[in-house]
Amino acid sequence: MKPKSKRASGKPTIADVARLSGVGTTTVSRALRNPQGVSLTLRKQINAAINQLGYTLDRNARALAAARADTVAVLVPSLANSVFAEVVRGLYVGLGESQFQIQLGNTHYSGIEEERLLRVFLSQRPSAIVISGIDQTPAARKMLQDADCPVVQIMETGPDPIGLIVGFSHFEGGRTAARHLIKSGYRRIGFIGARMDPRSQRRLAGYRVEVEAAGLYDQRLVTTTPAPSSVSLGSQLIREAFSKAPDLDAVFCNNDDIALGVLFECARSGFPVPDRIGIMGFNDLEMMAAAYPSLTSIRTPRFEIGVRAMQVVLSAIAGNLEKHPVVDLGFELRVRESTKRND
Amino acid sequence: MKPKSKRASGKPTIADVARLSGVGTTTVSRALRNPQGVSLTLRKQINAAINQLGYTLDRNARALAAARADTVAVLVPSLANSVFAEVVRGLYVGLGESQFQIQLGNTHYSGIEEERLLRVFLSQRPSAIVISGIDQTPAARKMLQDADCPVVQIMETGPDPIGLIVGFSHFEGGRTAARHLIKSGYRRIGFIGARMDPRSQRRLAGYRVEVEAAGLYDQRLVTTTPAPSSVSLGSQLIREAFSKAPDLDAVFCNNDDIALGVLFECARSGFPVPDRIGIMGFNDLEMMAAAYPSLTSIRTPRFEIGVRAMQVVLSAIAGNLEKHPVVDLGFELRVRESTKRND
DNA sequence: TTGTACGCGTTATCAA
DNA sequence: TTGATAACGCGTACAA
Repeated sequence: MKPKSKRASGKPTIADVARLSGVGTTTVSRALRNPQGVSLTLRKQINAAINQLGYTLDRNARALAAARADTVAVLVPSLANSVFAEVVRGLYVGLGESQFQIQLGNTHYSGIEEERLLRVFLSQRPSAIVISGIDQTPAARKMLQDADCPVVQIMETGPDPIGLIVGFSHFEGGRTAARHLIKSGYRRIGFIGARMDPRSQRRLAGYRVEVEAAGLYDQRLVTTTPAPSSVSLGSQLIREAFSKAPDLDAVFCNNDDIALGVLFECARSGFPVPDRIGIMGFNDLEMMAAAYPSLTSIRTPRFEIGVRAMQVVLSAIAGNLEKHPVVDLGFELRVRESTKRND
Repeated sequence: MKPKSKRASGKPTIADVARLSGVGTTTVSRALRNPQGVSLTLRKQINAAINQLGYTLDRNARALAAARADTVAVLVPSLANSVFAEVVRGLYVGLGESQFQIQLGNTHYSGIEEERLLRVFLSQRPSAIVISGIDQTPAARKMLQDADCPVVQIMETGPDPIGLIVGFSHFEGGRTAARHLIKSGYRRIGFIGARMDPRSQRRLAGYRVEVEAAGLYDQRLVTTTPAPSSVSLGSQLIREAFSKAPDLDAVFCNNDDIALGVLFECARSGFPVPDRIGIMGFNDLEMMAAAYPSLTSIRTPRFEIGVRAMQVVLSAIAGNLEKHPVVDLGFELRVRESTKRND
């Protein structure tokens, strides 16, 4: 069969559809983007022509003409970390039936890489940008300020948002965790952390403030590493912690993977949980409730942050300006067996 | 400060750069894409002009003119599932310093959604497509065949690849698992599975073939659900399994989350592992080795699949045609405490 | 090695 | 409600 159009590319264009359906290109374009703006009769003719020709829209041409891609750029520090996987899931859910597409970028916890990705993404003229955290490099911050589209920072709250911000306070999360352990009667309360990105640092700061206030702070109780967190790393770090402070009687873990590793190691070493040692994590991944003994954690609104951030994005794209640029979604202490002493 | 260019958009274009640096637009374009093709002198002038103007490339215009976006479309069934998170990580690593960008799509294990996303992605004229599994709908398969770019299926091997394929045999994985449990002396060997996507089905089929060959098959030993897998679901399913077959003495779990849930439930119920019941999972996530007791699993080359798939993609884009369209990366049995009987 | 002229497929403007 | 026409910013012959 011969090509129906004379175009070089072979693919039918909006002009072919217009010709076949006997209307102008503008009308076809309109029928595609805003069907209500075109009479039912023409719409039918146009749709018939589209089907007959097998026409598909070229989004690159659209983006060029509209000076804007139907894209929301999303920058997260990790995809392997299930915390961010859930944020991303929330973002997709928040998208709903909207026409926008998510352009995902993984910064690998690197400010430099974030900057590079931002440059690439910006060159696509996205309709909005969602970026994780509040610790962008000065250059990245400037790019975001100059970007002529809405910018939403997520995962944290902070005093100086670039545009909008949806998250919660990691500092307060750390305080709440420490307070819980103190109230539960533990006295030698350690902190174990891997990765130690800015958010982990703030959780540690919260822990420290609270433990110091109780007169219980001891630097030997804190064990951290910049290495990426994992379950086996948790096992390793608790051993380290015990060697520095043999009388350790509770640990607040940076995140749930670490906490799980601690739990396994305690089981292996015959350290009863929660009586010999209390364990709690951070984020409250699904497994925490299923573990034996079940693990105390701080539930963070990861999914909700995604959903809400995307709602805020869509609203901003639509031109609505939010009254409250900072949305604090909070967190929740989930007390379970691993910190319930029986004494 | 007044705009340096007369363009409507305000943003400087390649023409502005050309004017300021006293060269033609072609030369600027060339300096951007293939610096070696331009003399050092001009390159310096051009770079100076770019910096002075704050010029940034418009990728939409580039994609339109080139009739192709520098994009690799990637379709996975889930991002929350850490198996696919690792595949995606591998894809990024395989990308290396290349100019291409990954456009990620989440099909949520739905063929319909896969079809929809494919249509959207195709309208962006990607340079290549990476898609999970071999069970596309007929319509999706046709779109892939008609796409004028390389197509790589991942995660499985199969007899009838659309283009190239990088994966391993889930059927053989299931057989290997069952064989290991039989050899380890277990006799009432169950299968526990959640989600039961096509790959899980094939693992189950492999298990069944092997267990039947040993004369040990019993339909009451198989417990599955279409629900998404999770640790707590593992705990729930093993209870179900025991109620159907109280003499169950080993389980091959569909995946590692389920296996972990089984482990916790056995600990809670006081069922010694591996003596009363053997447990093994599938995929060999990092936590399996750290668990107590450590958990036997089948290590699948998730990360490697990603890396290799992207290598194959880049090679195909460069015009090299592979000799072997099917790349089988295999898998590996990892025997640990949870299936080492002490009798 | 460098430059000119044109085309890519769509949308925005403005008039009808 | 509809349509003609001019951008949109870059790549690619082809020529120099």
